[in-house]
Amino acid sequence: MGTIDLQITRQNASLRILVEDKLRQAISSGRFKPGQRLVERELCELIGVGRTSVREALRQLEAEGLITSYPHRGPVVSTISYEEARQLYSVRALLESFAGQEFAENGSNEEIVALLETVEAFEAAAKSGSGTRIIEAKTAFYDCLMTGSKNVFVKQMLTSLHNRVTLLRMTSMTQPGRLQNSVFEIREIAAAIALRDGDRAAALCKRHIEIAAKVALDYLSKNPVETSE
Amino acid sequence: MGTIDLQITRQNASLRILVEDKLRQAISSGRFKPGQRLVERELCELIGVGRTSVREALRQLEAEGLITSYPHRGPVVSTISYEEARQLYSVRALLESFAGQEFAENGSNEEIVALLETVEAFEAAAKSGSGTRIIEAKTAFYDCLMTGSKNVFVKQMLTSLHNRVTLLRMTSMTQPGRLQNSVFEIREIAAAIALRDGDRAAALCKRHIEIAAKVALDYLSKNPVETSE
DNA sequence: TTTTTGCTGTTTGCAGACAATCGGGTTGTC
DNA sequence: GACAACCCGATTGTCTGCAAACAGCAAAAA
Repeated sequence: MGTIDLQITRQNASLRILVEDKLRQAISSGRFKPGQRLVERELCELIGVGRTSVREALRQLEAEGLITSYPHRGPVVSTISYEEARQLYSVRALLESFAGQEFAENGSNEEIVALLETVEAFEAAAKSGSGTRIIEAKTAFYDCLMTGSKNVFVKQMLTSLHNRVTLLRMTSMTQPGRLQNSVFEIREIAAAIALRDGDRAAALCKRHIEIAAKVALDYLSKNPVETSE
Repeated sequence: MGTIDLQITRQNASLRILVEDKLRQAISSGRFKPGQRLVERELCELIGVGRTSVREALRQLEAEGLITSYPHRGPVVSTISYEEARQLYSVRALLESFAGQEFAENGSNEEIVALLETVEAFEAAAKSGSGTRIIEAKTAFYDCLMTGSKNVFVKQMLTSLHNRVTLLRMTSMTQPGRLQNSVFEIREIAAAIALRDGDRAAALCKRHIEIAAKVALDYLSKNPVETSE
């Protein structure tokens, strides 16, 4: 009897949240390209909600850095320069290595088991070759990693950074051979965590991101991000 | 005395931003205590703006973590538990030591000069004993430190963390003798940066925050944060 | 050609309205 | 008196119309 209301509480996600997710998804998927203007009225009829919900959702995305608002010209999807990308990967390396270390030193055994499972799922997804499955699996891995770090602030910040990486419209994994290396690196990270070797886990995380950064930045310097107009 | 028209014509800051700042300030200053409910209508007539502006400002503050919204009950000034405070100081140590290291290794000479000036201002403020001057000077120091780190993401994140620290309603500097030590530590940090000794700067920053964390957490475990009702 | 002027699309902000929902008090029953 | 069901006021969530301000642009004027 008491379990039925779960479905009901599910639906109490306010409209604003739904709009947020829709927009986030639209940006991540590339439907909205960096630089593109987001006209309020268009979004309203596109999503089918009133201005209030749209505007509040936009404020949220702006706070996350996914969009940038110019006074009296409205929001545009954020662009990210080469230099900013470099800085982004730099902090990401710092925070993820911290998360890895904390996980190794403070994570519960259950969390380690869960982490290993996400690694296996990631390997399977990589073999399958399905892009969406790979992204899902990688997201699950990071989610697990951040949760195990037992630091809500780190989790928040890393989530925000991950979202912004998608603005680059290129995961380092689209590079040939990169995916295989990525699988290997992640397996190593999980192994170090399972062995409770915090320093090694941190070093591996750092290295993992640094490699991804190098690939992404190299690509970026050759193929500038395609912006809308 | 022809300055009057400046105030009116210069509304380049949108109303929403002004409301944000007002609320942020009200929370930081303790006018709104953690746990206190923020009723929309009250805020509207208190600040003298419409609901639109208030609501959008609230969304922004929510994204920053300064307030927490419960569905159909509205926003509440965030409370921060002992465990969260510990996590907060933990990330702060990580990010600030990173900032210190980057500053030492990549900061310009002009920025170093500016940093040293903020240190002197801080010392002067400490001697004066004026609470507001001390806070201002410390803010200026951190602002300089973050800018010199040449990483907008770090700056953003640290600013957010600093804002949230004020929710604890207690700067570690209210403890006897702590202010003097703080002055000394900051002088050491700046000195290390001026000498371009990145590792030492990082270590000193880390230590500085860890001490502040210890003081704050000890205080917190004895005097729980006073919340409104 | 250059500057001024005015138009248009858009954001920004306000006010009012309505439904949904929550919390608390009241009522009714046992 | 205790307890459940119920109702009501307060508040949020959402929509819509309206007015003002502004940016960009094109046409008009110098």
